[in-house]
Amino acid sequence: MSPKTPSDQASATTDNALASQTNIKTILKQLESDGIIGISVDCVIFGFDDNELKVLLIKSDLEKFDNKWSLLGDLVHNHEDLDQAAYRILKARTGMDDVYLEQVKAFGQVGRHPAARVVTIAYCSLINIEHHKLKILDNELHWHRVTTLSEMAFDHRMILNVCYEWLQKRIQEHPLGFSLLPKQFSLRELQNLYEAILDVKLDRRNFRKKFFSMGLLEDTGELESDVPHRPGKLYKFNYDKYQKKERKKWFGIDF
Amino acid sequence: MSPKTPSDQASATTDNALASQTNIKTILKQLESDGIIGISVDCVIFGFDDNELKVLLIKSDLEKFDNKWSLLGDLVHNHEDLDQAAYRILKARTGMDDVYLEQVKAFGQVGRHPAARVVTIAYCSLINIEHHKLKILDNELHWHRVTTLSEMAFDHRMILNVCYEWLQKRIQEHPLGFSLLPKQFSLRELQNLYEAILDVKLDRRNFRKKFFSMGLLEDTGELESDVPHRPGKLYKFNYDKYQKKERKKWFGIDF
DNA sequence: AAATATTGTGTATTATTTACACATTTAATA
DNA sequence: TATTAAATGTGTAAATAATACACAATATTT
Repeated sequence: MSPKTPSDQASATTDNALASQTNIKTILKQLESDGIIGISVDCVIFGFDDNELKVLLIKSDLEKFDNKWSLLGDLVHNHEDLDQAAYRILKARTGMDDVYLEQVKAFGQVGRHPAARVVTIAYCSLINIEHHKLKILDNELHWHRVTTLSEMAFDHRMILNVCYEWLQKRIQEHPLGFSLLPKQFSLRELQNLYEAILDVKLDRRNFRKKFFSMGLLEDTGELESDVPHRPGKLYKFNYDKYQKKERKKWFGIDF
Repeated sequence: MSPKTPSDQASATTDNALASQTNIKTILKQLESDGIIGISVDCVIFGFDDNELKVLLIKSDLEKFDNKWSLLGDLVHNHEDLDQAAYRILKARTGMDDVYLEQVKAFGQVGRHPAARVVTIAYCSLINIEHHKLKILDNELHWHRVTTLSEMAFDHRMILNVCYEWLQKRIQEHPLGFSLLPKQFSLRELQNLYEAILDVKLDRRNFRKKFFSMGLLEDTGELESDVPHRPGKLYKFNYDKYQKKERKKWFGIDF
């Protein structure tokens, strides 16, 4: 939001390299004269376990980063879309492909990668930890608490923060939270999820009232088991009904 | 949100090209074997005039696009951040550098550029047309109505749509709309702006009540001039007060 | 001086959000 | 089998926010 005045401002009347008129020669010339920029995708994979939001990380083996924790990323292949690259990375690391995945932001600070100029596109992914007990443990792949995280490699700490804030906002206006839960869940589990992600305490009755009033929870008729107290009803989220619901583009101005 | 299963899934146990452990050699090898991907920035520059939302476009001179309209873009230089590239393009094309600018999304479909693989990062910019009567008119730079737009070059129509929807949402929760207005504005102008962007009719009294209740409009003591009727008071937006206002991360779940 | 066009203002109604307490149900325990 | 423990399931009153709606005041033009 704060304006910058780059010193290398191109002449508006003579610059013929603008992308709208870019041809392959121009692109190659530019890349030769100006250096190559790599493109990667980094996946911020969130899970929910033990009433805490977790993120999936590996150990970086760049010397420079001295075994710091790192997001799961890879260079984008020439023949694949960005989304495809993100799904590929997820599949490679977790074995899962039926996951929630959404682009969050591109990060392109000049010095963000020590070895080369690499612009990375951050994707947020939500997976149900119960459904995926990690079997591939390359590079010490592990779940980490989001709130108590030590230093990370690259600018991954910042990327994670941005994605976490994105998630806090997103989960309030889209039903992505259900991707973190089993297909059937109790309202307590759902509330725990929201409380953990948003870091707030919510009133139980009002929370229930709110969700029921949206009319998207379906009573499965089943009950929790293995709880040392009265079991709650299990619900599932009705995606069909959600899809059909008309989206309002007017929420009310407020800032 | 819909899962994909790319056919070129990497082996999780053997793929050593993951970005967390990428070194320059790996990157270059990848680029050599897999081809080069260019990175550009495209600016979606919105303006507000004649009670309509406008967007700044140029004529593409790629033959393939047969003089179709195009966003303002350029390749990202090796030594500049993505934001800097966006500011550079803006400055080059409009001469302005005190503008609102924000990244919206990366677009990386494989076939989106006819000449080469180019991933583009779309930025949204809002400028006050009154303050910038266009003087540089290269490639037929002109303002266009957002609502009645013919076909565009590349995937720019889609990018524009995404940015327009982003704007509709964003303007309701952040005070960026003021960037489209003169420093001093009447409430009628402000309401016209919201009505045009959101494509809704709003109740005048409720609109005023809402904005006054936010406590961010400052009465300048001045009145409109050159209106053929009773002039309205002129206000300015108090950014300082807005900045100091504490942001609530809890808006209320609703979807 | 009259006509025109838009500003500026308040209230009643409805909808939404919030605060709050107790009986019920199951599992565990005595 | 009776008791305890722990969480579920439920409703209402109060406060806040959103909506619908009409008329007098002011500057300009004729």
